[in-house]
Amino acid sequence: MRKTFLFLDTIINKVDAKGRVSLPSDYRAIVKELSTEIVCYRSLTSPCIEGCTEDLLEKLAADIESSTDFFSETQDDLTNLVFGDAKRFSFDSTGRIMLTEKLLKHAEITDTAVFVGKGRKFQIWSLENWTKEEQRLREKIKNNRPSLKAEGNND
Amino acid sequence: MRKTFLFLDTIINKVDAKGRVSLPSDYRAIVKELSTEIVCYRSLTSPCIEGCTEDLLEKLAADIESSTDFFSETQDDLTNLVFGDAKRFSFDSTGRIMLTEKLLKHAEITDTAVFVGKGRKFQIWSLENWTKEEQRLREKIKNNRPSLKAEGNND
DNA sequence: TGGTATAACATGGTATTTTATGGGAATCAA
DNA sequence: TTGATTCCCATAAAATACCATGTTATACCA
Repeated sequence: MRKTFLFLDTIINKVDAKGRVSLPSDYRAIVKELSTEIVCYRSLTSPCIEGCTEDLLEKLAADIESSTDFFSETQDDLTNLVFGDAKRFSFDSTGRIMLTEKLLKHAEITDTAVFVGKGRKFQIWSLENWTKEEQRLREKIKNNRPSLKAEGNND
Repeated sequence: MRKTFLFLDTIINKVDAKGRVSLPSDYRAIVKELSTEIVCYRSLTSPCIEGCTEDLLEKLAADIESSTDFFSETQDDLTNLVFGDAKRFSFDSTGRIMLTEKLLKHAEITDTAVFVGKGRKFQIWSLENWTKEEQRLREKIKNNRPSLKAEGNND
C-alpha cells in the first residue's frame, strides 16, 4: 500500500477534435490506487481548470459539516460554487477524459492542455496562459522567497 | 522506526545519451529503507537540480494544507511552484534514473553529473558549475566564518 | 602485510512494455 | 436521422526493464 499520493510535474498533452485528452499516467495511477474518480471545476481565481480526487472533495465536505469557524462565510460561499461547478470525469481504456465545452472555454484551451501538479490538486492550463503564469510565479519568488517549513534551511 | 538518514558526500557519475545516470548507491539505500521515491526539481536559486525523498514533499503538502486554507492565494502560488516542477524518479534494477531534458538544461548538464549531499536533500550539478560553486562557498567561509550553534569545527 | 578472490557498482547496449494519440465502429439520446 | 459520446483497434514514440561487461571497492587468506 502506497503512502504518498501527490499530483506532480507539468505535462503537456494534446486535445483532439472530439475534446479528448490523455490524463497523465501518473495521475491515473493515483486514481486507480485510491479507487476514486477525478473531479474538475473552473478555477475561481485563474483562467484554468482545477481538478482533484473525489476523495478530497468529500474531505472538504466533511470538514465543513464538523466545524463552523474553520471556514469563514466567504469560504463557505466559495465552496458552494465549487461543488456546484464540479463534474466527475472517468477515463476510458486508453486513459483519456473528455473535458466539457464550459471548462475548455474558461481555460481558453483549444488544442493543447498543460497539466500542472499541485500536490493534492492539479490544474489544466492552455499553453499560453501557463507560460505567463509560470513566469509570474518565478518573478514573485525572486523578489520574495517563501520559507517552506518542511524544506529546512539551506545556504 | 525512523533510522537517521542523510544524503552525504560528493559523487561524480556519467550521464549517457538518453539522460540516464546512476543514482549513488548510498542514496539508493535511503530510498529503499524509507520505501519512498526520489523527487527532483529545478533549484529556485541555483543552476542545479535539487532532489529529496517523496516523503519530504508529502510532509510539505500536509504542512501547507494545515497552515493555510483550501482557497488561499499563498497556498496556490506555493503549490504551483513546488509540486508543478517536481517529478518522481524511480530507478531500474541497475540503479539508474532518467533525468528529463528540462532538468538537465536548467543545470547545464551534458555528460557528467555531480551529486552533492545536503542532508535531507541533495543537488545535482554540472562539473563546471559545481567547481565554481564549491570555490565560491569556500571563499565565502574564509571571509566570514559562520557561527554554528552546534559548535561545528572546520579544519 | 601483500596478494588474490569476490562482490558491488557504473555504464553501454538491447528488448520489452507503456503511453499518447489518431481513426473508426458501436451505442445512445434528442 | 443526426450529433454526440463511448468503446475498440492501430501505431509511433517514449519510458522502462533486462542483460553483458569492465572497473572499482571489499573481503578473505596466507
